Amino acid sequence: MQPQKRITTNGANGARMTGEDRRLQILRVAMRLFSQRGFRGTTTKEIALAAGVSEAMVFRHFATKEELYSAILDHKACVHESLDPLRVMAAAVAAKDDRAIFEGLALDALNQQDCDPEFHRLLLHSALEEHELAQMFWEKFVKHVYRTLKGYIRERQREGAMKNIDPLVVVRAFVGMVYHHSLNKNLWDRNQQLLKISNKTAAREFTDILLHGVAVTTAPRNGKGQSRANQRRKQSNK
Amino acid sequence: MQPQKRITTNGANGARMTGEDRRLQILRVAMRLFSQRGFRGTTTKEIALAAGVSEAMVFRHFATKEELYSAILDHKACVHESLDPLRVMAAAVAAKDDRAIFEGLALDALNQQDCDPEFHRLLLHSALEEHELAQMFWEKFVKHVYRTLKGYIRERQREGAMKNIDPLVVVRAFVGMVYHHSLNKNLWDRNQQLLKISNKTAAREFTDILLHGVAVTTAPRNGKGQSRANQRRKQSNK
DNA sequence: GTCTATAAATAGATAGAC
DNA sequence: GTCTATCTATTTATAGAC
Repeated sequence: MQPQKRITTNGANGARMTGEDRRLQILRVAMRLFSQRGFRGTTTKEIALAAGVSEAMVFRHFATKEELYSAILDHKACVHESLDPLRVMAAAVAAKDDRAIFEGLALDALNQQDCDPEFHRLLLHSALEEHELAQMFWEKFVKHVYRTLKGYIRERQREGAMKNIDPLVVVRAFVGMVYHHSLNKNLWDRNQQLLKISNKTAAREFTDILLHGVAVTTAPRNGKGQSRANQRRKQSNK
Repeated sequence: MQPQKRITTNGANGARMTGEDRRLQILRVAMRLFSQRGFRGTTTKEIALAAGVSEAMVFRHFATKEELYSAILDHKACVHESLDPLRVMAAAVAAKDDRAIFEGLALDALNQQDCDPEFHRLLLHSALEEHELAQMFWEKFVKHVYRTLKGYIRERQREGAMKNIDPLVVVRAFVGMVYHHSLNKNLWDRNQQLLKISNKTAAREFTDILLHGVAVTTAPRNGKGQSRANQRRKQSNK
């Protein structure tokens, strides 16, 4: 796409790069291109050009294009799996400070995606292309987050601190707000953002909506249907 | 991918299809494949094979692959733009029945995506590939929804029926819950769904969370930080 | 309208010189 | 380790027979 000239990129001191450095460099460049254009949409020639090496070099470091792709996804997935969202919030969990927990989780997730938007796109691409590693990430990371949060919410419900909604619905609602906000920033708005707020503010507001609700709780004026849901609601825990 | 044999597909009566019918058939097949594999990931050969025609026929109906892609996105975008979400809910809007409005919108959106998951994927693919028509859809459809909902929420806030949160945050939160739920069903869970609930239930629960909140409002037991946000909150309307 | 056959361009991958 | 040159398979697109 870009009329990008091939630049022979050497190490910082101008010397030839070592094999390992070169490998990492190719990996990084490929990561960027794959996240922009997807697997099929990126040619090995483009990768070589952008990395400032010949195409043959790419194939010296990675036997096939598929192997290069897998190496990237593996690498990324590992990094993301390693950070357990609730472990970081251990203090807040112990104190049952719901606000601190959800606000902290949201802020972490938003910051994470901001400093690594590539991964978000890479994951979407590979999910759409139904690459097995996307499924792996889902199994290992997403399911874990859901399970952990579900457990915590159920506990709070038993203690009478939260309404008896299906905990999974609560998790999905919250993750939905946060993730969708990231997705929008990353995928659509980009330059002309529809909603410009800091991650801190977003995390606070989303948490507030989840925990407290939009409705004025002291004297709900829009009576219509406001209470119907509670009458209809059934206990969905087992 | 599939070892799909080419089948010469004729019209219902066994006769040769007309040009227009054939064109539509190719369009539909291409739509499915593009939504599964993206633009670059789909070959004209695959399209021809799946449609049961020769590759040359595809190029008779559509001069280039790009033209075929555009025809699909155009077609789809038109359909989706045509349905104005708030027009359908006119009665509920007039009655200021917040629950009916949001629940109705959510249900519509969820059902819409269920009976046309292809479009969702197609849109994601073209957004990732930064196709101009994805941007067009965004401008015409999404922005419109945001603007309309924002206006309604602001009105309700002025009337004292809702808390003074930035209306756009409220919209994003709600759209996030609904859209993300659809995305998960479509992209990840598929078979082994993490959260199996009917669209009706989902719409009701999300609306309930948005309007009422998860926290027990009569006597909030998790006091920590629950009120901090309100003290800190500033009027964000202009 | 539909086909077979094929041209033209581009993709991934390799050989061998330096 | 890196390059140029090249090979092969695939992909888009066209020609011309039926």
